[in-house]
Amino acid sequence: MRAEILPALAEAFRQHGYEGASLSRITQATGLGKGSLYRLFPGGKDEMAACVLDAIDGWFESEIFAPLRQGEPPGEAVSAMFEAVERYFRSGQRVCLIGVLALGAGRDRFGAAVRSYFARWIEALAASLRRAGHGESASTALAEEVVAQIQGAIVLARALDDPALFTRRLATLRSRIATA
Amino acid sequence: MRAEILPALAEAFRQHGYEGASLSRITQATGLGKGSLYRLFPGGKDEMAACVLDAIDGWFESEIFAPLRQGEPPGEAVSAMFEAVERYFRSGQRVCLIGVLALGAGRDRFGAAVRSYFARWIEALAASLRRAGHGESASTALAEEVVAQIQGAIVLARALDDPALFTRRLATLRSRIATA
DNA sequence: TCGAATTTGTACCGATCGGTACAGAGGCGC
DNA sequence: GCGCCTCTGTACCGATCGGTACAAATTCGA
Repeated sequence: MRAEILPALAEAFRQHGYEGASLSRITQATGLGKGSLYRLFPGGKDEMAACVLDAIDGWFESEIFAPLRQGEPPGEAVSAMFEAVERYFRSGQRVCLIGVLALGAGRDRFGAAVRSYFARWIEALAASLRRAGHGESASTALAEEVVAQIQGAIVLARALDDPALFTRRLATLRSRIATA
Repeated sequence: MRAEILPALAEAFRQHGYEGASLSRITQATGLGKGSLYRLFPGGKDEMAACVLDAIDGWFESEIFAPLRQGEPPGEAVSAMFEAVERYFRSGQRVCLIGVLALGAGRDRFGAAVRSYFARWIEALAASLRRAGHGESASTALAEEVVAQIQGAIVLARALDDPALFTRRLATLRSRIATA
C-alpha cells in the first residue's frame, strides 16, 4: 500500500525539499488524490516525510551499512558500497534527501533520523576499514572523509551539471583507501 | 541601502532555502516591512535572492578566489583560503547558500550563478596549486576534492551537530595538500 | 448479484503565500 | 513653517498552502 508510492514520494521531497514539496506537487508525483494520501498518511506531510526517511534509512541499512559491518572480505564490502552509491545517487544526478534535510530547516524536525543515518554510515564504514587493517583512529577519519566527499560530490556534480565529476571523486576515494 | 540588509536577507535564505524563506520570515529577519522591501527589490523574492547571491559571490571573489589566483606565495594563499572558509562557514554551523541552491529546485532559477561560483572556486584553487608546483591535471583533481570535501563537511557537521568535524576535515585537506 | 467496506475525487476550510496600492510619517532644502 | 520627496506600515488582492468532510465510485465477500 504505502510502500508502492514511497519512491514517487521520495522523489518529490528530493526535488523540492520538505517545504517545497507541496500537496499539489505530491498528488501529481504520486498520482494519488488528497483523499487517498491522507488515508495512507493521517499525519500529513510530516508522516509522509518520516516514512520516506524510514524507507531510505532501511535501504541503506540493509544494502550498505550491514554489508560494511559484516561483509567478507571487508575490502570487497567497501567496493560494493561505492558501486551501490554510484548507482543509488545516479552519478550525483540524484540528491541525498537526508543531506538536503541536514542543510535545511528540516534538521529540527528530522534531526534524530538525520544524525543517526550519517553516524551509522560513518561507523559502519570505519568498522570495515578497521577490519581491513587500518588503524583505529585512521579508520574513523577515513570514513568521515569518504562520506563527506560523497555528499560534497553530489553538491558539485549538481552545481556544475557534471555527473562525471561524481564518478571521478568516487574513483579517487577508492584508490585512496587502497593505498592508505 | 540594499547592502545593509543583505546579510540578514542572506541568513534568511540560508536557514530556510529559497522556497522556505517566506515574505513574513524575511520581514522578520530584516526588520523591514513589505513596503520597504519591495521598493528596494521591485523584483520581489527573486531579485532579493539574486542580490544575495551576487553579494556572496562578490565576497568570495575578492576574499578567496582572487587571492588564490594571484596571492604570493601560492601556499600561503591556499592557507588563507582555509582560514577564511573556516571563519565564513562558522565551522560548518553556517550553511553554504550556493550549495543549498545547487541541491534544491533553485538550481533551475539560479543555475548559472551556482555553476559559475563553483567553477571559479575550483579553477582559482587549481591555479594556486599549479603555481605551487603541482601537476596540471593533479591540481584540478585536488581542487575538486578540496571544494567537494568542504561542501560535504558542511553537510556532515550540520547533520551530526558537530562543528569539530568540519575543522577536522579542513585540517586533513591542508596536510594532504602539503604532502602531495 | 447484492450489500458492506474500502478507496477515491472533489468541494471546501481558515491560514498564509507573493505581490500591490496607497495613505501617512519622516526627513530635508529653503 | 512650508512643500517636496523618500520611506514605511497596513490593508488588501487572488492564488495556493496543508488539512478535512463527505459523497460517489470501486472492490470484494457471500
